[in-house]
Amino acid sequence: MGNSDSDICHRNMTSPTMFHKRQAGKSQTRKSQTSALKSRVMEVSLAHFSDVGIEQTNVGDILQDADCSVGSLYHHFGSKEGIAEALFVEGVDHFNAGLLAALLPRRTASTGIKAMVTFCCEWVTDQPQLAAFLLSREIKLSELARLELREKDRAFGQSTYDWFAPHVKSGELQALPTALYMPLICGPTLECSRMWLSGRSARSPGEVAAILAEASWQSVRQSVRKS
Amino acid sequence: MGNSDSDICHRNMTSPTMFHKRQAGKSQTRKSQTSALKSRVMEVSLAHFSDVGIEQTNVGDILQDADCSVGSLYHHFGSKEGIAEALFVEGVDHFNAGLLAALLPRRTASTGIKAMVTFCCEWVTDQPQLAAFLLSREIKLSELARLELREKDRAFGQSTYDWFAPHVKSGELQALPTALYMPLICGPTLECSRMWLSGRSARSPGEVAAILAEASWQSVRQSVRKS
DNA sequence: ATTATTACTAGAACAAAATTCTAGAATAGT
DNA sequence: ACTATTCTAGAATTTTGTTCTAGTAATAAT
Repeated sequence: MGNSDSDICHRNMTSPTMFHKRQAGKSQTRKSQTSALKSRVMEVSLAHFSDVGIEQTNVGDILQDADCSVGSLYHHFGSKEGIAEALFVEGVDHFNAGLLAALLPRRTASTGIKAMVTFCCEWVTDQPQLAAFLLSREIKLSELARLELREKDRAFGQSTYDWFAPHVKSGELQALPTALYMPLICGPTLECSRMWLSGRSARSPGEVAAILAEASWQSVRQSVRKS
Repeated sequence: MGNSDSDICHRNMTSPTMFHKRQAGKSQTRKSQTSALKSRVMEVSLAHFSDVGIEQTNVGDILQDADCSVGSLYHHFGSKEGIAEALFVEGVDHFNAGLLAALLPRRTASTGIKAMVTFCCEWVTDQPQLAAFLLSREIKLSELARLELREKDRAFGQSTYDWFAPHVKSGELQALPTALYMPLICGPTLECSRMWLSGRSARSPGEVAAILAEASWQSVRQSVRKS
């Protein structure tokens, strides 16, 4: 409809790129144009994905909103799922890095655990779109990406465990199966996030961060109670 | 390619149902045949959905595996999402009912909370496919179903809150924003479930139910500590 | 008992959307 | 300058979900 230039002439004319329609900035390097295109596609896709989901998003809309051609998109991402995959990997990286940066400098078990929860709450509240996308596991990862993520996950788990271990030894933290720390510490927050992001709860994780941090800390600290 | 029977003859011949190909059991009532078909479709769909996701599942496969015709499927479910919706609503109902049945008979805060967590763990471990499907929120619900669920959610929240209230008053449970109880109690378990279901953790929720129950209880009980 | 209505089944036809394909342009490497 | 490679473009194709028409079994109405 809007393509006013394709009305009469070249119907079956197979003549792409007459002059590079989308050149916009006159003399940027090709490299920077390309990377700009890729970010544009990812940004636009994230908006759509987190809004209506991957399936409901159609490639045509992405193409239009990112001012990208079919060829370019499939050259760079391979498929619609490919875009989702790129977003997913990037998002997980970003989140994990942030979480570690919040945790590692802390010296006591209590402040470390609480810092994790707090970071988690703020991260979700600060970038709800990305959070919604990451938390809505509708992504079918390629085998390659799956392995890549698995490895990153392992490394991340190792790093956190290295931090935990001394505190377990000193008796501040409970000794638990390794796989349980993350769920206990971040599970409640993530569940809150899901509820907030899907509109089932009005309170953002950011608003209840302090309560969640305290509660999660109670759930993993070494219990020595009066009663 | 494979359609060996459509090579030469009936090209535009429009003659469905020559004799009722799929009658199988000789004289079941139509009703029972129909309901059997519906369950077959739902069962098969669940297997596919939980395996590769809704988007990746294609209707053709469901049709084939459930030995169902296009017409029947769309008559009964309206669309692919319609199947997912039916599965989702049924699953949530089942889960909520079970959770309430586990909670309501308990007389103390501690046993109630732990019963919830334990039920949750067992439910996920017992029906991993359904759990995986429910936990992977890729379902685009119709407005109707959305309202129906919202109402059920409200009723469920009310029931649990009615149970919690006295224990909060008596000082056994912390007074928290209503929306936080479920995340704190079930969040860690659900997170564990996701990890187990997606193969990121080897230990099933069932195996760690006792630990999770205790930890979740610690996170919501009224804290009166020595130190 | 016959007819009318309804619920259901069937698969060809259709439409929409994702992806492939062919070809040309920009850039890097030699 | 020339060759290889990466990137862009959009038409053409394929795939896949859904609609449509036509038929059959069961039930209700007359």
